[in-house]
Amino acid sequence: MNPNQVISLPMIKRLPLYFRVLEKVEEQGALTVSSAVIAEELGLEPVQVRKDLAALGVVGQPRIGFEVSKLMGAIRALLGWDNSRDVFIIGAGNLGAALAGYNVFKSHGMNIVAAFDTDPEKIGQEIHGKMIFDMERLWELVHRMHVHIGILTVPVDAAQRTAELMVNAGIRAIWNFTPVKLTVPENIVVERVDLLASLAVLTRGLRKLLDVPGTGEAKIE
Amino acid sequence: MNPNQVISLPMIKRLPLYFRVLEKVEEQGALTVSSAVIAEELGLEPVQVRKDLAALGVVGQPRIGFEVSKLMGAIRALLGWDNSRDVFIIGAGNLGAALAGYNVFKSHGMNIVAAFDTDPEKIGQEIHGKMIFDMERLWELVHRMHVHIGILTVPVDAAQRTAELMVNAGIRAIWNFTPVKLTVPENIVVERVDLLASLAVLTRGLRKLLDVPGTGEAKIE
DNA sequence: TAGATTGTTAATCGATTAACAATC
DNA sequence: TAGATTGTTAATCGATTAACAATC
Repeated sequence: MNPNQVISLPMIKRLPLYFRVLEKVEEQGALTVSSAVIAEELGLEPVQVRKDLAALGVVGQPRIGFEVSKLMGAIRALLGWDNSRDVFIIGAGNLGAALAGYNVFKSHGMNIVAAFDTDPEKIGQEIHGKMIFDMERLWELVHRMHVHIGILTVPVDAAQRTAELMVNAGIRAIWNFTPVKLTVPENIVVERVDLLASLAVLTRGLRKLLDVPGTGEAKIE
Repeated sequence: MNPNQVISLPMIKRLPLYFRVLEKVEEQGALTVSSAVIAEELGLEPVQVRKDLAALGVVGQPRIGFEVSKLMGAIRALLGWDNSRDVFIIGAGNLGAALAGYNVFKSHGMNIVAAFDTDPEKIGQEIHGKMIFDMERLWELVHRMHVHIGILTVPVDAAQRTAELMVNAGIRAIWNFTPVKLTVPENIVVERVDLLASLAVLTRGLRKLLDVPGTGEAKIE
């Protein structure tokens, strides 16, 4: 990996997309791939792909391209997909249960091992084979199992309060699925999945489409 | 609304955050709010907030600030939260079921009215009070109910194929929860919730935190 | 060698931020 | 009036894209 190259956030977000393309290319039996092919597949510019791959530390060969396996290995390493991390789900409601059963995460470095809730009805039950524990036991289990990541899927009103419990229990990274901007200490990482922002973009796109038909302004993902 | 001002995508994504702050401010009984207060709450620069609010078409008063109700009305109008749209869920699995039961959407312009699936076991059942129909009936019900938006929550392998079915059925906007970059005609809007990208950002942040402790590089959301 | 593709430097573009004038 | 806050123009910043040299 080239340590001089800065790895930007937009780039980090593109890496999973590259990886998917590489899987596809690999399935088709190719050993190498050019930046043009990856770019085409994702609607990006080949230069951007080359820059990103350079930042990954993978060098290509003129006239040949990049080694698929090298690229996949580099992405896996950078995103930590090569060594799985144990994760807790905090809030065993609909969304929490859905994420507990979402097998895509497993192959992407995230191993959901248990869930927590305050509802006595839920405590002791299982969701998708994962035990639901009492929130009271979060500190104990965070320490016993050395878990650093928590997925926050509690109702809006409980979000900030629960985040604080997580921090106190020793959780260092919160994947926040609530529509709340959490206030946390400086040394805690929070990444929010902003469904309302995404919905806003969708609605905006649709409105443009319906208001001004035929202008072709629609975003092709 | 100021039609000369361009409304950028980053701005669209900030609007739901502003709205949340405004709700909070309103609860506290304030009739006006300054850009500084909103910015502080969200960790933004006051200038940016003022620019965004200007683009919304709301004018403030020096020394006083902006009228909370006006701001909320303008955001609601711009994001289409004032008139609810009927929406279908395509794929009644875990995630689909979770989203069907997620009541936050209802107050944000999105009214989930039914789900579709191909699994005979599921067809005819209900999830959170929403009927699950046979995918075969999608065309019929899209037309009968004038639905434009579909939430795609099928398994990865079925994603592209199902998206095509949706387009053929008359769906114009796809909220894509699968990790697949869909290929769709030009006049179809696709907005993807990229969980793997978000996960990548989280993992990256955590790794920085654990590798270089005490540098305080953690992102404060 | 010729030509395709990489890799890098410079230009562009868009969004954010700084500076400051306008206003109540 | 003085001072706080808005609104706007210019500067900065970062990411993307263009141009082109390097390389196999």
